Amino acid sequence: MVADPFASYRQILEAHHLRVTPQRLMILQVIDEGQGHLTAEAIGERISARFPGVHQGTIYRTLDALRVAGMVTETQLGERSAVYELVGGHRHHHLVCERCGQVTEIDDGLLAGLRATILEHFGFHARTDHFAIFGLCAHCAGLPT
Amino acid sequence: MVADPFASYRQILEAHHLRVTPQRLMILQVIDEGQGHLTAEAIGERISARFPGVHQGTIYRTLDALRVAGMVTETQLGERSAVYELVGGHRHHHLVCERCGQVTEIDDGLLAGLRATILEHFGFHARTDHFAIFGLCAHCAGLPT
DNA sequence: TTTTATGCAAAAGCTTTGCACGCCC
DNA sequence: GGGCGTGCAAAGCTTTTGCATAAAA
Repeated sequence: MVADPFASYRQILEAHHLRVTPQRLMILQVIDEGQGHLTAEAIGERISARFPGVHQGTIYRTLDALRVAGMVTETQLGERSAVYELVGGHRHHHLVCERCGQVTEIDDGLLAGLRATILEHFGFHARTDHFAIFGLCAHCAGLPT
Repeated sequence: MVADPFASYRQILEAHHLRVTPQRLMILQVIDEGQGHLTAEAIGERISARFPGVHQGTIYRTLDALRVAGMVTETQLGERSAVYELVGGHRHHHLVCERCGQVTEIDDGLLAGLRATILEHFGFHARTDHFAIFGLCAHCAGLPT
């Protein structure tokens, strides 16, 4: 979550040479609030709720522009649709339960060791911003198959 | 890769109480050959090349049936479309370069530590079958942004 | 004024689904 | 023979794209 609520979005856009529009400010705010858990569609819904008239196509184009500019990251959590997160926010990752869909955040520190290992063995720079790990949550793991 | 090329697929199907059809045998064979790197569409293409007439809808339905039966796993590698892999094959994971798309296999052993940590901290059973890690490969990491 | 973003709508791409026929058991 | 699987086609859903208009710089 960015500290200053609204002026900062403007600054972020300007810093990346993107035009400041009400739609973009709104989208950035919703992404920020979403903490990396919202899909493009969900972002659109939240925006419509408070500022009707923003077209979903605009959401997609804006998300793409923000991603290309390096302002947001895109992570595939489910089968369909990715979630978006502001770069510079609290760095965390997701444990996604494949049975009940529950999403748990885990701290980035837990993955530091793995990243180092992968870099050492393969020269591969694992993305540090947002990671999705699939499996079964504690509750579902105890249920019968 | 399953040792015995064709009879084993039949056995696998029967073991899961699924009917043995030419389409399913073909699909299993292609998944097996694909080593966990093929999408539903790619599987369809490979099958069409050697056995025209198999409908893509059948591919999707079969993949779903195999997945539900626990015979194959589904992993999201890119933004769109998942890849499929025979359960019981060589256990490995993928490093996916977000710039050039290169996919590198890594051995499951490297992830054992992380799995243990996650289980310990969250009681979350990270999927052991197929993991996708995004980032930049050695080559692309050296290129300018 | 010039450039870029938006709204609108159509199209595209992938996946799912209903139905009738045919094959597997 | 009974039930499941397949082909076919249509529908569904998410995402992309072309174009004219509107807004930002």
